[in-house]
Amino acid sequence: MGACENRRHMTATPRRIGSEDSATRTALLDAAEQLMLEEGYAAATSRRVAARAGLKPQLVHYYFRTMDDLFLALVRRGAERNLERQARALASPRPLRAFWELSCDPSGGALTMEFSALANHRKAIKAELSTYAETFRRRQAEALSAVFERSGIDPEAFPPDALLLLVTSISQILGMEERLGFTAGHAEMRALVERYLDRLEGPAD
Amino acid sequence: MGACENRRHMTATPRRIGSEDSATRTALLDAAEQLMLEEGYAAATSRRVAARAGLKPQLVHYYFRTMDDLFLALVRRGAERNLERQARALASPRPLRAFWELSCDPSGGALTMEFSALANHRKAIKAELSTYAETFRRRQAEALSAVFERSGIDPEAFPPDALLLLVTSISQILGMEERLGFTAGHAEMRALVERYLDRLEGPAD
DNA sequence: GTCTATACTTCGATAGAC
DNA sequence: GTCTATCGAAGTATAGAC
Repeated sequence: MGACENRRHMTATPRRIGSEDSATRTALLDAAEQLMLEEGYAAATSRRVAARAGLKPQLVHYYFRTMDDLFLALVRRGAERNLERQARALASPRPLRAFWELSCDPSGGALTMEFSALANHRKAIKAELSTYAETFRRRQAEALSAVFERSGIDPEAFPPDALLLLVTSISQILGMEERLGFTAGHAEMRALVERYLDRLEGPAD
Repeated sequence: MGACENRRHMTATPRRIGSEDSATRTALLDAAEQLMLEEGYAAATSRRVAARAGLKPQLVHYYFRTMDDLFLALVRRGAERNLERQARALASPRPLRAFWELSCDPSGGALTMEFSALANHRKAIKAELSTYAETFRRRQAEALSAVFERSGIDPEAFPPDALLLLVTSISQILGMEERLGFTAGHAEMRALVERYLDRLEGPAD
């Protein structure tokens, strides 16, 4: 993934950059992720990320030239991981239920929310997030079409994209509100979703 | 970021503080709100807020002792405004539709999201947000119960709290995704909501 | 690959003059 | 009520030694 092979010939002082498979680099990404989850994206500064990883702040700039690059790498790592998890969920015997449970995973939702907030004022992040969102949704839609076909459901009656949007909306907001310590109507909502999933795919194990 | 948190009741020298109905104070709140909407909460620093309002940074600390106090004042002002807007919507002839349209208002959603992100690492904000959320939801539920009674709908069939959560979820996520420039399934979702509202309250004007 | 040292910017916050 | 002046802490980022 050599992004800038020919930098060597650009300036008088070609900055060095750490390799992508370094354990130190991974430790920095892990530390940044933890900080974002615990205290929000504003807490993921070069000094604090390094401190959390037990390293010197300058290493952040050695492995990621700028903080923006670090955030981008974090988005990509998280998205690729979740694409794999989503693929496994959608390939399971009850794809809709598995997708619902994956969407409800609190750790994923919290990070997504932080990145969405970050995207408001970092356009590189915004671009990365929305292209990934498209990929996620497209693969979901493909899987859902297959489910509809197997179940003999008419896609006209409930457009697959709308159903996916609905599931995503509910799980995201449940997560957000619970993080704020606010749970009015949550139990009823979850029960409603369960009933609907039962109707489509049969009861859970 | 915030080095000294809870000094409020410590010292013998009571710092001066500006009055709540000052035009300057309002200008600072407006500037902070603009910055949060345009560039995210991290952009609302004392210096930048003051610059946007054409004032000196020290005035921020004169009117709001700390940045936390400024954010809290901003949450309160926004929440009180929206409580009034919500009251008007819920008192209209078609309360559900009016509530849906209010929830879809893009300006409100963006600010709410910034504050939710802020709440992750400012516990005073988190507390304020969740008590306000409770108030909003309670008043919604009261209005919805009245609608159900008038329409002869059985609240057991669709718990009011869950329905409110559903409307909130959909409108929030639609807004979030649109801000990211991502709109797959949005038109279908809106059409679906419209159909449902028609069934409950009759078609729009 | 990691370190020391450092440059420069911006942050929140306060004291005290006017 | 607003100003000048200032503090110390923390931020991003770079150069160069080891």
